[in-house]
Amino acid sequence: MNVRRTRYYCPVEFAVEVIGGKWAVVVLAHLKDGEHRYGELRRRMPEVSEKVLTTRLRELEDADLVERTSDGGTPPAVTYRLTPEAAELTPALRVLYDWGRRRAEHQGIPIEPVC
Amino acid sequence: MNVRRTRYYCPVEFAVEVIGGKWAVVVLAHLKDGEHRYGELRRRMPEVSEKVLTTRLRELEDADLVERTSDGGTPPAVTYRLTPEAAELTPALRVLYDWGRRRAEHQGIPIEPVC
DNA sequence: ACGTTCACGCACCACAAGGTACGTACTTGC
DNA sequence: GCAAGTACGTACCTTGTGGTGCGTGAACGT
Repeated sequence: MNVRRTRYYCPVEFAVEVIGGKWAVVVLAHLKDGEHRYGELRRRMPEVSEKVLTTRLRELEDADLVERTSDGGTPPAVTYRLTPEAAELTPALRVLYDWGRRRAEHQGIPIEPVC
Repeated sequence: MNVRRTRYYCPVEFAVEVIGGKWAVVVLAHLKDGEHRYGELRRRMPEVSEKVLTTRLRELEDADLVERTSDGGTPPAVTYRLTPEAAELTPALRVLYDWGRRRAEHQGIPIEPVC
């Protein structure tokens, strides 16, 4: 994990920098329900490119938020899961999930329930 | 609020898009503790430029997450507060706050407690 | 042979986020 | 006069996020 600055003025500011941006949050939201294979994440997130998905997963791994395990086969079966530390964010992710569902419903935005 | 896409695959994805990025989250985190004047937000967030702070506040207002009131004087006294809908995100912001504090402490990153 | 699967990597690009450096206009105090 | 306060706006620039379009190599199925 590369700390961008050496001091912060707010723990939330630090937290969102550690976690990363939009797709990182969505990845964590999927993994909060249990471990996923790469392909499974890809299917659940059809709007992100493979390049970005891979990059964000690597960053989450580097930040010790995600554990990556591979069976070493060919093709490899790679599995991602939340670290215990990242799992502590689950309550926040649940709030976001419920809030987002209510908001989308209110605005008439359809959400496919594959999350 | 400008919806970027017409359908989503995950409520969390939609939520983080509505809320916006890093500085928007930090603004919400400050406002969860009560209304703030513009200058107060600026002092609590010394690492963000006025331009970006103003822009993000406008976006949060447009997304109906923040209410802006002005006394119309010169110079104006402008106050920002969370909308009831945004206030529902408070539990998530609290989780982020505590998580960020613990993580920073663990990594030896100093955080000035002005948040 | 080709196509599909798996989980990536590389080259290149567009645009949003975020920054700097000014500016606005009024009021108050030195 | 200038400086400071208030809360912004404008022009221009840099960097990060996210994208497209390829490619890898092994195994399996048609």
